[in-house]
Amino acid sequence: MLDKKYDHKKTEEGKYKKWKERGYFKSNLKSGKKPYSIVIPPPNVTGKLHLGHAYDTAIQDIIIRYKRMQGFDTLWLPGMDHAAIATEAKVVKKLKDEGINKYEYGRDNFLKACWDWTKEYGNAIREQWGALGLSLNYDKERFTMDEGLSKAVTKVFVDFYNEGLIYRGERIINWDPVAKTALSNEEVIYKDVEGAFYHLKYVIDGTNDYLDVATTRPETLFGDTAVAVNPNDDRYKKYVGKNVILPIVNKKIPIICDEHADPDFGTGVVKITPAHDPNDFEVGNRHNLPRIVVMNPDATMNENAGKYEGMTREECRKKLLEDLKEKELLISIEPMTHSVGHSERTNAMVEPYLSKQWFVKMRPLADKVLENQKNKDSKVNFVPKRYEKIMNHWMEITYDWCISRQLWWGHRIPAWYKDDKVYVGQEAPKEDGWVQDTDVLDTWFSSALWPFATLGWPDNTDELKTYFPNNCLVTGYDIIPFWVNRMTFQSLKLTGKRPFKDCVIHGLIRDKLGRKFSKSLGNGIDPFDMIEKYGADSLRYYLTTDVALGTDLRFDEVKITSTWNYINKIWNAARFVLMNIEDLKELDFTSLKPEDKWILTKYEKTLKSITHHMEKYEFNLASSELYNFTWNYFCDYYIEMAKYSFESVETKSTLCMILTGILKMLHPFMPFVTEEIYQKLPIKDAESIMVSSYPVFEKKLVFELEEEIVDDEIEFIRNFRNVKAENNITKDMQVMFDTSDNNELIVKMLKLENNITNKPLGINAYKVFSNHVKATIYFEKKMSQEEEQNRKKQIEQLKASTERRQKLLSNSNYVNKAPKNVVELDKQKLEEELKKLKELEKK
RNA sequence: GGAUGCUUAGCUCAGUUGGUUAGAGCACCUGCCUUACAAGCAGGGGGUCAUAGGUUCGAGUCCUAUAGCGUCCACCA
Repeated sequence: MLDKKYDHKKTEEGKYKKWKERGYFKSNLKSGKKPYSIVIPPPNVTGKLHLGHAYDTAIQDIIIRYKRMQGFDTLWLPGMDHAAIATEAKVVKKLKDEGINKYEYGRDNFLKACWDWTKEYGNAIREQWGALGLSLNYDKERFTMDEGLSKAVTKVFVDFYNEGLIYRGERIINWDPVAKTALSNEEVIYKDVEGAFYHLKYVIDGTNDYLDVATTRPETLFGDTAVAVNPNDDRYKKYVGKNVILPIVNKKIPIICDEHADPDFGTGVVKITPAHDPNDFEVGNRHNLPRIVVMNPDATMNENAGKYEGMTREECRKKLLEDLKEKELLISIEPMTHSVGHSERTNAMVEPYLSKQWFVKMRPLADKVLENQKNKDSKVNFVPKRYEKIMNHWMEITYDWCISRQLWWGHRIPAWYKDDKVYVGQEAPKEDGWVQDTDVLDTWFSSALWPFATLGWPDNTDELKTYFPNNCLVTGYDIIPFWVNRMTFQSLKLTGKRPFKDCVIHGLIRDKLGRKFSKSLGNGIDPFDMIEKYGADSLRYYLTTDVALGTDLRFDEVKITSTWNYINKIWNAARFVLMNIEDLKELDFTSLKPEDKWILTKYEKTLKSITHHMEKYEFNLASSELYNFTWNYFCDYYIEMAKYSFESVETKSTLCMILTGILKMLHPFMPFVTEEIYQKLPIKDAESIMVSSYPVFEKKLVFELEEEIVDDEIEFIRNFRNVKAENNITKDMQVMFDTSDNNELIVKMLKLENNITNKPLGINAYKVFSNHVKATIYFEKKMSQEEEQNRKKQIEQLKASTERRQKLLSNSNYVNKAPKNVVELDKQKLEEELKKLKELEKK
């Protein structure tokens, strides 16, 4: 017997452990079942999981549980990401708090601290997965820096290097001066900043003339090696070939022509700083200009800045402007907003910086993806479809990926240097004197291999053969550039196949006001607080059913409460059903009552539709249909009806079957409570609902006629109650049925035993017409003026409606072109409306 | 500048391929402790589906334009 009230803590306790121990989470490639695989987006080992993780993984668990119940050999592969820069930052901070400096501590000690950290947070994450009820196959758990993954990473690096797809070069990269490492373009976030256009006087050598050079970054002038004007800019043609005197530095630099200078932007004169701006770098290449780096790795000015050496960028700018003003070289300051790159991790202002780094040559890899996406049998199918464009666009505009990071935590670059020689290989060179590159790889370089390297690639293992490509991948749209795109090109390049068939994209979780969660706003929600308060079932159900896939979700705790209420409703319905079917030995459907057939029909139709939605990842639609069926049909009507026929074994069987079906359809969404109730069923098909089989649509349990009949009876019941409530009637009402059959259910449900008349009564009457119920309700109540007005209003509405319908039905275009059933329905409706109208007018 | 999404009830959102009178939850109003559930039951009010055109027998749904909000990408000397 179930308790009187649903208790989420009691319900969820111990179940996960039991499932895990019984091996339900495991895949088995020898089972002979059809495989179905998902790899988890590996969370960073940096800390606690947040609501976004809960959302993302709950979706995956729904899919996996659904497929498992459908009889697939399911593999949901867990794992975590070493998250190079993010984890390194955390460990650096932790050590700092203990008074330890990373560099003094040394590489080996530091890495050990990172591994300890990983172990600690890894365990915490596993515990959180358990609290969420995720059916992950822990036997196959991987880590992006485990032996196998590391082997794969090195192999890819070496092979790409040998193929010319990876190269080392001096380029302008995005430099994070706080983390002191290079970043990829994707790791830079542009924000609008209030700045200024500083107009500086670059005096033309040997004259009193000058060029007005506008810049937002005056402090980089120490790195200027030219000023450029557009070749078609007549204003400046006469100066081309001459030199200007670089202010403060008092050095001559040439005035050159380059298309890069836009005559319509600023003054049309642009200073060229090849070591601190990607465009200027290109200009410098075209004109063979020297490259002068003016900053240190921590973004303080270096020796090339003369007396400004040692100042920060900001200090230098301030002082420099003062000096320029004093020397009358500052023409004006024009305020302007411009967007400035910030590091995704440290939020530091990114410095475009000339530096020697490793790059992946993207063009050939991206082209392969673009080509493959044209083939509908081998492309990655995005759900919702529109996200495919995001990937394609990225593939079109992407440029070379900077993969080296000046960090310690990560896959160390397998390159060794000796004098000016470079060696790249799986192992260190045998001879002495070679020094390995100290840098590590971008964390996304390893996660890009996740879907196949976790299954054994580069070895052609049975796992790889069975579970690759993965059936789907679930992630947020914000991760598409970082991860989805990179997995896709790496997979196509390395395995010749797409990484996954479907890519299911969900939105971001925001706060109630639509803002992103952030530490500074203090609006964060800990999913585990929610689990504590409402249970994992409530949280999961709410997150996965509130909005359509791909759209952002505004988190609202009130909605979890209503989910909890829903579960409590199910709990109580189950409690009641179980109380009444305890003695049921086997299902018997030999002589079903109309209401049994009615609910079975509704059930089968619901099941069919839900299965359809589940296949299309439409969890919000699946769940709302099930909600409607469970609450509005099963609880509100069928259970009420069943109260009058508990002696019938068919009714008990129907209750049992439908309760079981509801639990099974609900199980992927709310695994714990469904298991709890399932265990109490008198008849069940498995030792756990997790491994029971998903219901299958049965046409023989669809009874169209009974469905119509009982629908009509319910319609009558509602009408009756409505009349009673609207007229404020507390006394008995009389009902006269036009036909004597099929009224049993109505009589019972409305408790009409003593209120049936067989002759018209001279009091207020309300007629009900439908195909299966024709009756008149009599009630003693004078119509007030207000009610009389209502009646008139109703007549008006009906008249308008019938007129519209008559007009429609006399339109031959409509009658000929519209589907027959639509026209037929209209005809029927019209007939009913006309009858109703006649009745109303009679009064 | 390019792309993309949104605009539907007081709030948060659904709305499959165009097809009865546009739905849900929460909130609101009325009446009920009816022995599964008062975190419940019964009943009710509330929407010109952003705006303007168009296609169609028929448009919340398709097309075009406009407005507001949001997001992504690119550029920004």
